[in-house]
Amino acid sequence: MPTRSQDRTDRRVAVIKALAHPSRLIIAEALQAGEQCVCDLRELVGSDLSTVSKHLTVMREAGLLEMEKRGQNVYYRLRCPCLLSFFECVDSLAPARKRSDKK
Amino acid sequence: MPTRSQDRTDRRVAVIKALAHPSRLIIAEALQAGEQCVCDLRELVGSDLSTVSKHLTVMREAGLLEMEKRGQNVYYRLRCPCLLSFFECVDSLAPARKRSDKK
DNA sequence: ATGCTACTTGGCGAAATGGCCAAGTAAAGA
DNA sequence: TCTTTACTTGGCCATTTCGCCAAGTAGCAT
Repeated sequence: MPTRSQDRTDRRVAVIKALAHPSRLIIAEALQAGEQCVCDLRELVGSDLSTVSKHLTVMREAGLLEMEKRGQNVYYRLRCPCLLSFFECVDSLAPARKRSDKK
Repeated sequence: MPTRSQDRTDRRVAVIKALAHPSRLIIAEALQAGEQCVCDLRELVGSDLSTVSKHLTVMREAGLLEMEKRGQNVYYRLRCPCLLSFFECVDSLAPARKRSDKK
């Protein structure tokens, strides 16, 4: 059975992994200034739209981002305004993902 | 040619990746309390000594750790006492790795 | 309805990562 | 000297991650 501290470590690792990619880090940095739609982020990172969408899913499932659909656009924003006080943030994110078990 | 901000992003990603693994995160957390030798860390994470050694190499090359050999032991410690103010730290690590190009 | 725009999801090959074992190195001890 | 302890490094295989293309969904416009 997983211990309490393993849970905490796994949660931290999920968040850190969600930042551990150049495109995803650039997205996170961009979103510090405020929400953006996927097509703007696509232009920013320069990858295929499907690739960007998958990066955003990873970040959202880690608890880093939340999304909102308005009109035909989907806007993403940081759930955590911290990044600078990173680990405090990681611990505060607690439960944010649900969609299936992902593991 | 890589831009200045690409360099910064790559450096940040290297540090974040170096923390984006359960064993490495556990090591980083343990080292916040002070330096430890490889065999102690091996016992802590429970993997093969060679595996732990490789994890430590990744962390050291990212600039997170420094090592010192004393007697038959090799001691590792955090170069960055922050982790809590994570990104400030990332930017302050600047040049720490050299050994070949690693990419 | 049809079409367009803005996505998400599935699939698949390519590349990176992680783990162990085995072999090599270096220092301390007998 | 030879042995032991404490690593590091190389190699290889299994798993994960990444990126594209292709196909599917949803809302707006005509």
